[in-house]
Amino acid sequence: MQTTPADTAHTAPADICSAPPRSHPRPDGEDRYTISEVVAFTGLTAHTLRWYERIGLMPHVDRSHTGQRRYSNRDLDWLDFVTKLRLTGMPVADMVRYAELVREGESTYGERKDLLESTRRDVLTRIAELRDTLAVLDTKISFYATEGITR
Amino acid sequence: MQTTPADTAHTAPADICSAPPRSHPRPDGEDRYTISEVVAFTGLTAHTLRWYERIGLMPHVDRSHTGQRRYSNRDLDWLDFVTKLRLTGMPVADMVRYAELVREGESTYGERKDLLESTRRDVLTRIAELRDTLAVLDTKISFYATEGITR
DNA sequence: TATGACCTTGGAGTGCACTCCAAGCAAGCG
DNA sequence: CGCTTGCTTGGAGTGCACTCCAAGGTCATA
Repeated sequence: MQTTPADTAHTAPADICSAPPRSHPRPDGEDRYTISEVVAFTGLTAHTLRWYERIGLMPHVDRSHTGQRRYSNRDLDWLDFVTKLRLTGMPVADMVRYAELVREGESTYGERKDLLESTRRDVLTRIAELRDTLAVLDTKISFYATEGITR
Repeated sequence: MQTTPADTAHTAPADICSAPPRSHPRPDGEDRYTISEVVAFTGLTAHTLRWYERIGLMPHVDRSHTGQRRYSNRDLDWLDFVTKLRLTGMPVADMVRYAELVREGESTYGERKDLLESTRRDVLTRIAELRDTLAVLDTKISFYATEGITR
């Protein structure tokens, strides 16, 4: 689960690395959120959260003494990141691969970097495609605007 | 199959509107492409081309006397546009709706414009999201880069 | 004219990413 | 204690966008 003892005032978990400037709903120590709280925070459904866990996309969510899920601030950060990756169009299988690398520890830094750089290139390509499409849309919209007026 | 400059003058068709500056494989008059030619031009599969037609996403593809499809330059333009819409993430159902509006004629200019403007907003949103993700990726990549070196 | 590559159809199958279900246990409140 | 709402599970179902299949007809070339 945890790859580094690095209990460094929490703010720099090597698992998650370079934590986002996101503020958490509750401070560390009281971060034992139920699944429905996480649903409210992330916008994901409970189904999806359980499914993410089942397919290995979550780094081992803690449980209450009766077996109910208790999510941490770190889990929330991870879900934020996963959500970002999701909207790049990255397949879930690739995100699972990344999660595996995280579980394997620091020795996979290189491979993780490669994966992220490849994703970065994809994002750049996608942005370029979207820009291109935007130009086409603008042309057509202005056509409809002028024709709609002149007729 | 060379991309001949082609006399793009070819009367701006109201169906397609604001023709793209694309050059066609063959000039108008000789534009009766088989499905496999269109596969080569567009990168779509023959299956997908037939499926597009079945669901009403194509504006009536011409047929040879024996019933085989013969695509025109105009069909190619339409497919180009559809492909652009596709990569904005627009659902096929919405593209079919647009195709229906085109079939209904000039009276639907307003609605077509609305649809395209809504798509335009979606594209802008998506670009913003991707930029956001890019920032996260860059932070992580540079983390891996420096940590990968210093350890 | 024969051969083989290409084209036709309706309908069934695939892969992805969820999404839902049933049956049962858990938690908080009056 | 009973009630309601919430959480658990494995497995089945859904919706989208293709993707493929079988069985047969067509076309170009030798």
